[in-house]
Amino acid sequence: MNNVRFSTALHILTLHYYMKDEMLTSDFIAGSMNVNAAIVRKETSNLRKCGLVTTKEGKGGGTMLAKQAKDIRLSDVYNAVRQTSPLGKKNVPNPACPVGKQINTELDILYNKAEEAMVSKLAAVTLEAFCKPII
Amino acid sequence: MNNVRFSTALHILTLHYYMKDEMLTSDFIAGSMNVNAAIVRKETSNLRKCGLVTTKEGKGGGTMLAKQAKDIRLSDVYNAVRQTSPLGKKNVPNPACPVGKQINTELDILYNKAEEAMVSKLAAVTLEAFCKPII
DNA sequence: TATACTGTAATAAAAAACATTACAGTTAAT
DNA sequence: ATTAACTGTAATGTTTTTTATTACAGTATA
Repeated sequence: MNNVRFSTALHILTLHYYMKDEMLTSDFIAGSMNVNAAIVRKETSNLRKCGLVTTKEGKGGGTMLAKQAKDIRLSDVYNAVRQTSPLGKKNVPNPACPVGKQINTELDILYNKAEEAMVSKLAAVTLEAFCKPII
Repeated sequence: MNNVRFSTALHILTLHYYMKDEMLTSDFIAGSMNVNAAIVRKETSNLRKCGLVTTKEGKGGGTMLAKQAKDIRLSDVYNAVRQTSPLGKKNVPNPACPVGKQINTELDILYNKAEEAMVSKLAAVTLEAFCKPII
């Protein structure tokens, strides 16, 4: 997860909060963020699949928040972009090693607990609460 | 942090717990883990700088735990290998955008809180407790 | 002084992330 | 109907990050 997706998604959503109820195009968002419009479209497309925004194709189209900012939690954003554990990847151990054989099972459990702790912290913050100090 | 370093470091420490009080060479550890010995030496070297292991150069040398397994917390391991935030990188925003200008400050605060939540979960687990189900 | 180690730099290879281009499909306005 | 302005997404290229490998200087032991 050492990428910019969480930050990108949150930036997109924050812009929407700021531009209340306006339909935003990928070009507009991309300009604000200094990235290519195709990247924005990829992420809004993903956020739509996750129920956080609605999109409209064709002329006059764009993206809007699908719910009120107070009903979007940062854990929703995290889950929308999450790909790998925040603790990183596991090794592929030597199957002849007795320790290696079992360590990944324990790592799975540990990773889940640790991630859960982080996610519940994110769940305590709504998009609205996150945006307040910005606006 | 989408790498294998946390897993690697923990694997090394677990092997040491398993091989109680024996001095382990990088070749031995590397064999158990299916990785190159130079990678193990890089990580043990780092773990030494962080006070988790002691190393000995020259013939008959190798690595040992620097403290008892009950006194090593997984948060120590995390801090030893941590490089970037578990929520990923931030964007480089367009300085002309009022939202972009402030969002990274808020992200810093958020990232710190979220990471802290994860780290305190890791702090609750000692190397000994982690290893118990393995051994 | 030979042997068996660590430490680390340099480099190469592989994987992941990011950026760009292109264009099909959709909608609205004229 | 045609044009213009959008999204969606695939294909491709580039850059960055991560991992692996090689090599060898330095150190300790016998």
